[in-house]
Amino acid sequence: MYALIDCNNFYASCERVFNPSLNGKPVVVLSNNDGCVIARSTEAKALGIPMAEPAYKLKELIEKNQVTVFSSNYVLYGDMSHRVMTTISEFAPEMEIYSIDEAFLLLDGFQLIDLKAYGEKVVRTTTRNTGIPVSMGIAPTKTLAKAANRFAKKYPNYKSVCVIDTDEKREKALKLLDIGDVWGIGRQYATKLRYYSINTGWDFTQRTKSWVRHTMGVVGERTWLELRGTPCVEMDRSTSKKSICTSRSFGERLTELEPISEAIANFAASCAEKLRKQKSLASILMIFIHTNPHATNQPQYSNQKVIHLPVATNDSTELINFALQGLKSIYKKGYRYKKGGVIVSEIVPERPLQGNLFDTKDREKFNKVMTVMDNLNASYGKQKVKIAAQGFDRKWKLKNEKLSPCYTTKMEDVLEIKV
DNA sequence: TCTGGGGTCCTAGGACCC
DNA sequence: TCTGGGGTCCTAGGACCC
Repeated sequence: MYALIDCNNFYASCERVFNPSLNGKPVVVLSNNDGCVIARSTEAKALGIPMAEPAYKLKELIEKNQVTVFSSNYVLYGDMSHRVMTTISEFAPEMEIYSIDEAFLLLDGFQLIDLKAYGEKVVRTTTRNTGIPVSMGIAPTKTLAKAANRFAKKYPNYKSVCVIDTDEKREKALKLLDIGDVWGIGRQYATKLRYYSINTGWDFTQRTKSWVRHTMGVVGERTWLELRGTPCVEMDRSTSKKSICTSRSFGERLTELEPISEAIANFAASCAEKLRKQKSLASILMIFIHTNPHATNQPQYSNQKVIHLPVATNDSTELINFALQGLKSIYKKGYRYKKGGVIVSEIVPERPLQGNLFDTKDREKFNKVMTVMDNLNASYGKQKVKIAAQGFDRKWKLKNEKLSPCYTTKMEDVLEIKV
């Protein structure tokens, strides 16, 4: 059996842990740059505030109903997530962290255990230890566990835990599960399936395997099998990412090469840090910039540059260098740039290092510099030491006017974000 | 004025190899 | 009439997830 544990309204719940006066009141959290709504408390949902709605469209509704609004505070959410995951990991031999607020547990050897009682204990303990309310779905496949989790959240009678462990329960659940709410079926497929009168998870399972394969490929076939109780999506045991991206909308539109360079240098440095953290190297770097696609009355430009690195690396100076070269090759004057980013891929473990015969760089030496820099920043706060190209102007920095304090981490982190 | 950021996997088609 | 067969790699795009 698999369990899926999911934090309820995660970001909104994190904010409330440190603002208990907001319990029972509508709270929303905005995306970076205070752009869209990305989390809503139950009360905010009840007001009809939709997910992913641009904040400026909601101004009236927010004022009228005294909704408390927060900028997203990923330092806080990341730390709270870590607390939740640590608590959950005590309850099963194997855990897969699926997202910042979700984890799968593999319940091998639980044949004799009362799963409902077990689930309730996990939920109770996690909420007590962290202050974050969670829900749990338990079923023979991940896709069914996802469905069970939905029901655990939706119907208070389940007391936050729903178990699908018989065919009768499976049938009953799938008949109530909207096709668009099935894990793995997004908007495109939902529309297509509805056209064929498939409106629930159950309808979908009644089609033939070959029809599903033909209409939706192997991915759809896996979903079909999973809904019928045959597990095909295994626990993901990989420890390192296959690609790493740092990208941002700029706080204000940028037109000149210089501030954009500064931003790109910071994105590259961030990718390098993430690589070092997971002890790996990247062989490919991609940089991109584009104007605001929503501003249809303005000239549009979007471009990217892929750079094959001579030797796989996680060195900030090297990645910044290549990223800035790439930027120069695609930057064009006369546009108002809105967003840029750096993506590294073709990621390999740090050791053993595959060298290049013609490599002239003293990698050992640069490695030591990076280690010292990481250590200093770990002790004294983020970005205390950085590469000069990252600059100090920060014209590109995001807007986040409603940021909460980083209650659980160092003050430096707060300062870093407020600069 | 104003619309996020970070991932994964699969497929089709083209270029190229023998 | 009639023009092989088998493979790899790369890229772009599309679908999905949170």
